[in-house]
Order: sequence, then C-alpha cells, then structure tokens
Amino acid sequence: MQYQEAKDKFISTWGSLGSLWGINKAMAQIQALLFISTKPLSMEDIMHDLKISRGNTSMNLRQLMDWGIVTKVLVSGERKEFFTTEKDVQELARIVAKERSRREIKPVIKVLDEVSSIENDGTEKTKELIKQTKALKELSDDLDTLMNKLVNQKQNWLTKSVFKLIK
Amino acid sequence: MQYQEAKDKFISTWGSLGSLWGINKAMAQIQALLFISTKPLSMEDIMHDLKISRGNTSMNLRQLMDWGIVTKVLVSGERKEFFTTEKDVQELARIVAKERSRREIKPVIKVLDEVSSIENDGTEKTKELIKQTKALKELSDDLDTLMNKLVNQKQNWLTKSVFKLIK
DNA sequence: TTAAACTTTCAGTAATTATTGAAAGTTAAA
DNA sequence: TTTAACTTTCAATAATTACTGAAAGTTTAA
Repeated sequence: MQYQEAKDKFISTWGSLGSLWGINKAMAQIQALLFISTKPLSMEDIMHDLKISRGNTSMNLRQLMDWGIVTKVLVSGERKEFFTTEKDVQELARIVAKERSRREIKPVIKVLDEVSSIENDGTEKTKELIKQTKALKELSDDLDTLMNKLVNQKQNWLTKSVFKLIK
Repeated sequence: MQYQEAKDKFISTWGSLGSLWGINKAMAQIQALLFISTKPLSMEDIMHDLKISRGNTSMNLRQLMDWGIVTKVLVSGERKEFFTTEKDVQELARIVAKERSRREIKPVIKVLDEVSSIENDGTEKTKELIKQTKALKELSDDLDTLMNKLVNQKQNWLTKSVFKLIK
C-alpha cells in the first residue's frame, strides 16, 4: 500500500466512523486530513483535496472550531486563513470526551432525573418507571463522572494509573 | 408531571439519544418501552403504543434481538410472541459496550493498523501519516481494552473498584 | 390438510440530513 | 475610499436513511 492509498483509506474510514458518533462525514474527514497533514491547510486546500464545496468546507470547519478541535493559524505573508487540528491524540480524546459529555450525556441525565422524580402514585407501572429510570440515571452519572475523571488526568492517563489498576 | 407524560418524555429522549449512537430512533424507543414495562409486550402492543407500523416494529425488534438486548418470551396460552428487554442496567451496559466494540471499534483499529504499517519511504508526509495513525491506533486499542475490562467486571464494577481508585 | 393467526419481507414513499453554489458579507492592500 | 481576495450564509437540491403497508411466508389449532 502506497501513501496515497493509505491516506484515502484513513480519511474515508475516519469519515464513516464520524457519522456513527454524531459527527458528520465531511467534518470527520476534514479533521482526518488536518490530522495527517504536515502543515496547516487553507480552505482551498481542503476543498480540493476532499472534493467538497466551499460552503460545506466553511460550515464544517466552523463546527470543528466550535468543538475546539481545529484552530485558525496565521501564516505570515498570506492573506487567507489556514487551519490546523490538535495533533496530540490524548488531548484530542480529552476534548471529544468533554464535549460529548456536555452536549449529550448531561442533557439526558437531566431528563432521567426529572422523569424518575415523578410522584409515586403506588401503581405498578409508576413504580417500574421510577425504578428503571433511576437506575439508568445512576449508571449514566457514574459513567459520565468516570469519563471526566479519566479524561482530566493529564499525560498518559490511560496507560499509567488507571489501566494497570484494573489489571 | 404525571405517569403518561413522564413515560413519553423518557421514550422520546431515549429515542433521540439512540440516533446519536448509531441506533435508529424506533429501535431505541422500542427498547425504552420494554425497559419500563411491567410485563412482556406483543408486537401489537408495541406498534400501538409507539404508533409505528407493523413492518417497522418487526425489523427493529429483530435488530434488538441481534444486539442481544431484547428476547422473545413465550406466554402460555398465547399464540403470538412477546418481547422483553434486559432489565438490569449494568448488564445492558455490558452488552452495548461489547457490541459497539465488536461492530465499530475493532474494525477501525484494523484499518488504523494497516494504514500505519505502510512502507516508510522517508518523506515527511509518509512519516506524519505513520506517526499519527499509529498514535490513534494505540489510543483506540487502550480504550477498547479498558472498556472491555470494565464491562467484564461483574456486579457493580463501576461504583466499586475502579471508580474509587481514580478518586 | 386447511385455514386462521401471526410474522417477515420489501418496493415504494416519506422524512431527514448533507451538500452545493451563488449572492451577500467581510477584510485589508492599494 | 475602492476593489480584489477571501469567507459566510442560505435557499435549492441531492443523497441518505427510515417507515409504511400489503403481499408472501410461517406456524399451529382444529
């Protein structure tokens, strides 16, 4: 396998993975492209490389910046804007975990909390609803806390401490 | 908030969460409905409660069974089939984690492995591709292993051991 | 067997989501 | 200022994904 083939394979795999995670294809592909690029890329570079439109590129770059995964960089002597992504995988994981917690997990926990707090009228079905949503809420809380803890351990959090403790 | 409102809220929240996780809305809603039901439900029950077609119900029940989250139960004296879902949240989490690992994470790791194993021709861009995909592969491997370890600890794996160790 | 009760399949259609491209907006060099 | 270089926005459209309902398939009671 040669460079170009490997690059295409990486970008397309990363792209389709993205859609499974609530990130759209173009967004994931732009991130992948920047991730393996040796230097910041302009919007022009990106749209040509991925064969997507200017509008699409602009919108998805913006979303990546909202996520905090991509940043603008100024290249001296150049009028146009260049973009780069976080290159450290651990830091990347940290950002993604934090954002997913904020955008998805926290709101669900809130709803579970509301639902499990309804008045118990003593009927079977109400008891079951309360019991099950409460259990789900507690699990979600624990997982969210664990994820945030893991992710806040700076440097090698995975391979060091945690990882070994579990055996 | 009364029972019916709480139930609807739970089902619709769970449904929209599902789509963020690569599970479609109907599939997640069926699971939610079964999860808070006090007894197994028939296809008829489900389609009426969620207001979805017979075909849709059938297809999504099948997928839930493929995931191992829902099972058929025989109700004596009844001709039709009834369905129930795993009621224990920990066990549910275990199944979901295992399936996601198998369906999504493992295949990506395989591609990352292939891509990071291309011949190093010494160019900058090849070196960068190899370095970055290798880092990604290692992180994915670690996360996958961690997830599977966590998930195989029977009984209260979260709140017990792991959770406290990390502080 | 047969036929009623039930489930699955799948072509057609609806709903949702992503993408384009051109016009409007912004910036900074001349 | 003006204007050329560049970016953003957004209505129209394309692509994808989910859903329906009726026909075909299966099972079991009589």
